[in-house]
Amino acid sequence: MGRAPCCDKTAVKKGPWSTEEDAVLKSFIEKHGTGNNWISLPQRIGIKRCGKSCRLRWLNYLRPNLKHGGFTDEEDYIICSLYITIGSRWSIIASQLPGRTDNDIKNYWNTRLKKKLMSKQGKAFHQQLNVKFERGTTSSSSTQNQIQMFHDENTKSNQTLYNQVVVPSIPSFAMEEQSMIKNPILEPFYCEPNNVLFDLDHDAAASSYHHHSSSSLNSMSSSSSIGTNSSLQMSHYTSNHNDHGDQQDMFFMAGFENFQAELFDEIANNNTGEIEFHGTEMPNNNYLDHDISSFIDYPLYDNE
DNA sequence: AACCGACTCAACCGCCTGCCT
DNA sequence: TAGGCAGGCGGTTGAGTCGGT
Repeated sequence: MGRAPCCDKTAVKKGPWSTEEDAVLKSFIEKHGTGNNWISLPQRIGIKRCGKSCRLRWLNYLRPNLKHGGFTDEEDYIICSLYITIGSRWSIIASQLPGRTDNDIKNYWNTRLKKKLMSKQGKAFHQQLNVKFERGTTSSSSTQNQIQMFHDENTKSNQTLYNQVVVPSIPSFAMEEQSMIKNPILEPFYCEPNNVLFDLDHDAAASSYHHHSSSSLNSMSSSSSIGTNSSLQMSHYTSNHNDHGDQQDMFFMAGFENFQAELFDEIANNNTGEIEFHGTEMPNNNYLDHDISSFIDYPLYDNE
């Protein structure tokens, strides 16, 4: 038995809003406010719409000072950083971008930004961002050394794709969220085409404790194309817990979201230290370019 | 010109949360 | 404390548009 609907679905209009409806809603709210009751609002102003629909129309389209389209590099950076930090919590992300709605950001992420980051062009994009934003401002010197070593290794081996590393640079406004979910900082200290090893650490400002264990991710791509809808890929995850020696296998749809969730789980369960990725199963030659990079191709630092 | 697939984004759906009684 | 309700939210849908053939 489902939940009772918020309104009589048969008696309300659906679909795109007309300019007349917009005008009525906008004019009323500007004069009287919402009265803290969206459900009764349509009746009060005489339009056949669901209260929730009115709320959405106001918040996403009619309210003042909204910006549509034309996201700047700074906004891109904030969205990316926060997405990496807190995941798809669009309302929180939107709260950091004045004039943007959660819906706009969600659409922008799903249709453009995600692809931008996952494409080869994302590399240039990363570089652009790093010109604008100070590199690795919260990185420790040891991290920088690791990054340098990492860079040197990859320069030698000509694996330029893997020159992209994750830098622990997260906007300060996300600190509360970070501490709540114990956001990890990823410090890659070893990388080769089919093996990326991260050091997990907490944000130093939030916590200083470490955990000790390791796990491995064996990712098996079910798709060979990145840049369409293939951010979701069937992957095989194997977790080897050093402390107990037990092993866990599971399959999941892996995009970065899953990767992130797994990391958080690792930390929440006191399993930190190292996380290792192995590209051990390669259905085709595109595998490495795509699947591994889909994990490490996120923020936002390029040593070149 | 017609067709078709990809893309965009406004809008909807349904679940979750928190407030009120 | 429990139940009902409205608000808030993220995921998803589908109509409209665009670009390629």
